[in-house]
Amino acid sequence: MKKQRIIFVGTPKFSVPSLKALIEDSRFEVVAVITQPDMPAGRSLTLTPPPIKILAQNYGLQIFQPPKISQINDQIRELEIDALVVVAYAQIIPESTLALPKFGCVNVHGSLLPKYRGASVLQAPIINGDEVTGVTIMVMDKTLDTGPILRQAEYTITTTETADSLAGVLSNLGAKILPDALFGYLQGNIKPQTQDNNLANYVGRMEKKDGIIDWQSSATEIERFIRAMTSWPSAWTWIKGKQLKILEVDKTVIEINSQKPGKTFLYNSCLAVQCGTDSLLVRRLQLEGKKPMTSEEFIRGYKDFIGSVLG
RNA sequence: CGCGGGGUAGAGCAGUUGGCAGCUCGCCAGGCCCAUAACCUGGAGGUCGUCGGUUCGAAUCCGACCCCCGCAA
Repeated sequence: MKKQRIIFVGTPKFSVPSLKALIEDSRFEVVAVITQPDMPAGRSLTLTPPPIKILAQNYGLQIFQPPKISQINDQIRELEIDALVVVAYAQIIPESTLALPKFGCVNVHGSLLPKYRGASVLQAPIINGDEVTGVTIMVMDKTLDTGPILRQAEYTITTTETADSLAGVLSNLGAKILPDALFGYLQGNIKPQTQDNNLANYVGRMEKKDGIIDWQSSATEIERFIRAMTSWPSAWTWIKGKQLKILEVDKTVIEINSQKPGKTFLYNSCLAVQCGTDSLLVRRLQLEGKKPMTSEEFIRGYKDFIGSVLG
């Protein structure tokens, strides 16, 4: 049987399992991989290839790294592909490119559409305290994350879930259901289901400043927020002009409301912070320029920390 | 040469007009106690990141290098 010709489009670690799944599936032939150009990264700003490029190189696949994907529309057209598969490319695919493959473009989305559309779909369910999230395989259309759905898989969010752990779980879950969903679609066996736009929310791209903790929020909300911001951008606050990351707090809030929000105090010899409602016990934190450490270690070295107000 | 913080006891930190190396915790021993992660007493544990320079004398001043971290991506 003739293999389905596809081009894979993706960039970060999240897309790696999906590309691997397609490469190892004999029903498909990955004829090329499109990813972002190498970007300066790390403290020396060394030019670093995206994870997808490294994987593609290991398999000897043809690689394109255009600044804008539409710049290689001609090359894509010449490859005469059945479908383009997009997983976390970090760039909007313009209509001109979407129109090129015979059967269009299929996307692996890291949440259950239509609830969360946009960039920070891993963080949103954790922040909101959702019980379930998942992945969606969908056919792309001209607007972001609005195309008809092929398949979905659910995942129950744990009480210690972080955006990082979700990324690991969902990238594998997506890779697991992608091949069958894609093949079924290309064979005409799966009919794309239109999304209900009334249930949709758009969540924008996360920035460093989005990790700033609002101590007016309730302890419950902040605890979820901290997990959602892990490991980037991290939930953080200000202390004497320096950034202080709150890496981990006890998930059990304590019902103390006698302090000013953001104020630190000791509770059973543990570092606690007053929130808008109730208080949190801090487990691990990191001052800028320093390594992550437990709150016990931190307090030992920074004597006047207790009693100060964060934020 | 992207910007910035830092490397001092097992851990977290203090320590610059250069002059015997400190604090909190941990650890070991002993004591108190019905008992204890509490308390008391005593103790071990450091080539102050590395190399070189200045000096009678350097954790501290100068130079080079190594390593860690934040920002940025």
